[in-house]
Amino acid sequence: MVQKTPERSVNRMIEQATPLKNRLLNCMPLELQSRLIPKLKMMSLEQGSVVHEAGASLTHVYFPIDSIISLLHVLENGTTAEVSVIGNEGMIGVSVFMGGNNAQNQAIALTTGTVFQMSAIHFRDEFNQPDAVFRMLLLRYSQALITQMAQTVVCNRHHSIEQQLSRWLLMASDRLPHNDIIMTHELIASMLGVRREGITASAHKLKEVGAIDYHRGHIMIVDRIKLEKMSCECYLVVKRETDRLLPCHSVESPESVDTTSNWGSMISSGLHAKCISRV
Amino acid sequence: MVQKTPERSVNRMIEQATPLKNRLLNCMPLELQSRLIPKLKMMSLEQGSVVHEAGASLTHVYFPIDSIISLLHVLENGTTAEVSVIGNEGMIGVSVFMGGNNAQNQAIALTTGTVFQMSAIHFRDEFNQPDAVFRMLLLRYSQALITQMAQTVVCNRHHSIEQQLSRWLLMASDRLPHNDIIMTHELIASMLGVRREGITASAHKLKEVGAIDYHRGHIMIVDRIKLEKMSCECYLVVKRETDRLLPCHSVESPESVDTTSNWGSMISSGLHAKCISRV
DNA sequence: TCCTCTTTGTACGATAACGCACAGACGGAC
DNA sequence: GTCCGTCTGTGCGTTATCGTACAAAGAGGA
Repeated sequence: MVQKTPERSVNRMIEQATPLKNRLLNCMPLELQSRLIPKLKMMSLEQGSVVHEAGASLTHVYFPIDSIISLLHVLENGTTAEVSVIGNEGMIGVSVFMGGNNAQNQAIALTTGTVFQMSAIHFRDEFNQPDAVFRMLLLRYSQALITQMAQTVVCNRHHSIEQQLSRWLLMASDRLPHNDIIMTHELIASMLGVRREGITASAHKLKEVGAIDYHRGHIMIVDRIKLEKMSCECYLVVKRETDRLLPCHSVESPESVDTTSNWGSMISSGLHAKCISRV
Repeated sequence: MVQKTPERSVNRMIEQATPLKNRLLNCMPLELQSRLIPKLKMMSLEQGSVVHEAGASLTHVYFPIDSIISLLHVLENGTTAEVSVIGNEGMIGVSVFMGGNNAQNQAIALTTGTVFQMSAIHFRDEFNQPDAVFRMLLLRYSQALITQMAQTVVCNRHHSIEQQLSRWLLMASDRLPHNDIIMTHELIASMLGVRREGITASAHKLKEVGAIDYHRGHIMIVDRIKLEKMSCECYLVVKRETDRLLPCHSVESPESVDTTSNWGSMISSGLHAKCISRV
């Protein structure tokens, strides 16, 4: 399910990777970061691998680096819908500190990529420190997560598949270090909780107007502005609120203050290629 | 907008009302409760009154007693959808401690009823106490709130208006001290984000099968079991998780351990009628 | 008692999405 | 180069919900 990189090389990679290639971790003061680094293990995830099952008791939390992880709800009849999509701006496993400790939904990797893994015990230790920096930041992230879920509620209610697909592609793109969304229509359909044919039809239209291009499991954004226009307001609402709550300016990308910036590009530029060897 | 009861009588009422008629407050250790009581002000809300606007900076939090408050999202085009429904099991204003401090959605009272109001400053003081009891409980509640929102995402995607109406009525009933949901089809429609006619049609069917009865702005549940069968799984999923996260056994209603129990009945029985005079 | 406003009932065409079925096209394995 | 499994394209009847319009039935005030 979840594959591990040999530990020795991992630790060297993590040290080199400072500042940490996860926005949440990168927000933290440097001394906190250096306290966290020994507790982080870099791992690679295959597309489709299950990070945790629904109802599972969580033993670890995960900070995506260049992978996208989806919180997926599976109904009794087997149909699915994505509750939240999480990339380098966040983490998997908020219930570790929210309480209950049991995930309500399945977490599944949508792309092959890397994450930082941290044990729930270490994480809780840090969360309960009297120095509230870590806690405060995690709570702000939780608020961003809530915002995303709330917006998904209304988006599911009121917006067309075409709008939702546009939104979803923009969100995916923001979390990837390159402009190649390696996903089939089928996969996206199961995330949005619609038929594959619905995605095919909408994607076709987005291609016709020149917003995207795609080709057998690969989707590229060719005109981001156009795609944002095809999308509903939901994309920008969530993005703006997340930027407001986590205004972290990473060392190598001062332009991240710009709220219209692409988080993905923050990663693809700069140190990334040097520090993290893809597994 | 929000009406106040004269302060002197309020404080006397609150003292008599211990244990506090809000599940969240009632979960707390007694010494914590007595520390909180001086900071609580009881207020009445009219149906339709706005507790806070979308985007507002929150100056207070609210713990519903016998009223239902809805977090409502209003889209740019004016259409609406409910993100979450909150009653005596919870509170309004989690963003006061989550961070950001700005509510993303409008909070609106769906019923005329009473709430405890507490200033955001006092609330944050308590939340940041080194003794983490208050904080832990609030985080567990936030997790329950997240669960509700996540379930609403999938419910909006996959379930019929009839199922959603059933779920919604059950949730409303759980939060009311009596079996009289004083709401028009129009109001419920704006919460579910559907047409009024859709609610009328579904309500008609629920009435025909004998699950509910209704009459010009009043809805009564006549066969709860039947209504649960007409509902989707979403109702019980959220209820079970909330019960798991907030397993608070109030003094006067030991039967609240039963997960199928009606939270509303916890309130209607016992001290309630004596302690709280409706305004 | 009557009047008026609110609430609910009903109808009907339009539309978006569904379920199903199958064809065509690509691309990696051999 | 060929084969085969995967992915995308497309058609078609069905269904749920929408938008709009208007009628009927309370409920409360004059």
